[in-house]
Amino acid sequence: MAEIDVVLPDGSHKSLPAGSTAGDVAAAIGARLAKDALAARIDGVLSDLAASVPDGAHVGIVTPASDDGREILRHSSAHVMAQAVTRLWPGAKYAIGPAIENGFYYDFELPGGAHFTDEDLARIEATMREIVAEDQPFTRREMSIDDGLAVFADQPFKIEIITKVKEGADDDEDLGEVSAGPIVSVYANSEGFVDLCRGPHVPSTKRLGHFKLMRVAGAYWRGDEKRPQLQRVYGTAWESAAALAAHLHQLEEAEKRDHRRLATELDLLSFPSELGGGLAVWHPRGGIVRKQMEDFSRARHLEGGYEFVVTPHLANARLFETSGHLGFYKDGMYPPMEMDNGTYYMKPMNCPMHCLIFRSRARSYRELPLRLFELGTVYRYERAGTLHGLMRIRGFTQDDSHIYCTEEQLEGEIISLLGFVMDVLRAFGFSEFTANLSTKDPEKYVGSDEIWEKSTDALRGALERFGLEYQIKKGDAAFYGPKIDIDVRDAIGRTWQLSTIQCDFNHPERFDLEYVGADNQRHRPIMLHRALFGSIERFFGVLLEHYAGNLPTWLAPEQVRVLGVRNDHDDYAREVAAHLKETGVRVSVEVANEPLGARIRRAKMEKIPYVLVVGDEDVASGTLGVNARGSNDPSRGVSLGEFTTALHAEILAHGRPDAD
RNA sequence: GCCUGGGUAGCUCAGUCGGUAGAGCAGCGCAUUCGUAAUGCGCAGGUCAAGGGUUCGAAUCCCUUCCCAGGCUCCA
Repeated sequence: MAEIDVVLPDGSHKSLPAGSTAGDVAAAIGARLAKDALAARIDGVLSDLAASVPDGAHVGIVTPASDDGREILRHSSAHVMAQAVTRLWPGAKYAIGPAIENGFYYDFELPGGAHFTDEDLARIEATMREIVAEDQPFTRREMSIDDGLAVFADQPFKIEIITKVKEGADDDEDLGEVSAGPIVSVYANSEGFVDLCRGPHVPSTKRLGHFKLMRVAGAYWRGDEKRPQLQRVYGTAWESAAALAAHLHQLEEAEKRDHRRLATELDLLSFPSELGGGLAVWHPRGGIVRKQMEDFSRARHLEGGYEFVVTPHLANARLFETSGHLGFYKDGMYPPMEMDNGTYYMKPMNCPMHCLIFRSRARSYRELPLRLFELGTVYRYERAGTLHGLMRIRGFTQDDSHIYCTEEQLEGEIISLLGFVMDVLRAFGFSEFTANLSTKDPEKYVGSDEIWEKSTDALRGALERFGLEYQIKKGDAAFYGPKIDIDVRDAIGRTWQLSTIQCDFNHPERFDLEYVGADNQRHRPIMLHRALFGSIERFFGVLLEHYAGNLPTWLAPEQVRVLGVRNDHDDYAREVAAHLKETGVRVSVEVANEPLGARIRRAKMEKIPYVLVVGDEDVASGTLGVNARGSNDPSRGVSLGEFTTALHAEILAHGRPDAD
């Protein structure tokens, strides 16, 4: 009998009878693996266990607790969900249902334009569990495109995908749904349900089960808001009950550090509905944190050679016609105010005004790079459905700078900017950065190819010199130039896009900006836009979530609270507080009208970095009981001088690489 | 803007079949004086998001608007 030889991931070889499947390979390796196996990688390609293995193939068995395994579980769960929905709503049309991070979704169109409600989730989930219990095998079939069209005759979304494949107009997304080449593949997991799919899938529905449906949502067919809106159901799926529970637990933890919740609990800011959507008021405790952030930002910009400017919140429409904002972003701007001398708009950007400052007089090459900086408050009419706490807001303040430089200065300026950006972000407790380099959108851009290439090279060179990991986002640049965006990783592993460095060839042109060079000729400067925080509001929100509200001492609204054990210690408590306050510490006293435990608890819930408890012994010897945030082990008998010195050292140390 | 779900005291929430408003925490007052995460008692707190409609009667049913959440789309 003919034998084939397969290579396993560890480099060892196995001989099997010709015609063996990936499942047979798993069985040949071990009974336990065969039981665990979901799918296989054959020569790098994910395949069903039922797929036959060619001679000499490299074969890896995919088990549930792996990235490949989870992806397959999730994708198969999506099929089961579609099957459940078609059982519950006969005639439902199903569109696409991929695996996504942590789970899966599927888009549907229900008969009669019906919509899912939250209650439907439980019904769908129950039906999914029935399908899982039925132990239905997933079986793959390949067929011609025309046969595929016949199979899905009553499924218009599938027909559209197959037709596009037939016409050769398919894209990656379509390929994910079908298969490459002149055939389409379908998976049936029962007589009653067949879906267009490239696969692979788990061998049987009984291999699924650690899933939970999360929510229903509307989603446009093919992501196009001009096309029909479908009903999307999201679910999460995992390899084990424990992994599912861990995921759900993490969601709860993330909810606890939601900046909107913390902002209310810690009395930092609020969004009064009377103001209108997307507009916040900062309360004293939020305001003092913001002031710390702004002071720090200003100090660093001053050191960094920036010049401070101030510009108004609104401007005549002519300015935004010149800048092009009215042409490109009118819908995103607050509507016009008609005045007796013209039409005015709230500013959505600071750049046009900074350009006016540049243009206010003749500029020499000796002044370049000219770095204009402003904490500039802008207003953008974000669409109602897109608002999200501080993360997406209609009135916000950018730590905005525009740098005017020569072409020769560009690279050096970007390199120093990257260092500046990360240095400032580190001071706020972020240490993991990744970057995206967005390149020219060939459909939409201004400026010569040469300058695009040059500036893209300058951005790339700076990233590489920093050893900063980056991804290219092809075609993602603004129309006026390429950009670098910097993402940070937070304490629970989420990434947030914060800083941006953008080249701009458009504004200098539109505002006819010039400088006189050493050659006594007029030249056009290049303009860089950059923001470190992005917006102060958003950055503040990210900080709150990163620290779960436990802001580092230098930022904390209240740094120290002093508690006397009894009323007769209150005077000493006030003395301690007065001493700290004199040295610039934000401190308060809560007098002993309530039990100590209750006052400690309140201070802890307010996430105050240091709670000082003073009693008889402390009054007698000038000491403190120091209860630090996050510790359950207070130190007694610390001298006031010792505490003050350590506190100041901590406050001053932030942002220094050697601090800790 | 679109889809789904919401809006009740400062906060978190209950409120059944349509019969006129409830708790805990926070606040205020009094008592309590306590060594490291909740002392007791009392008081006050509401145009039930806003406006309109149905009804003898609306927090509850219907309509409109505003605001919020989760998605989609968008994000200079």
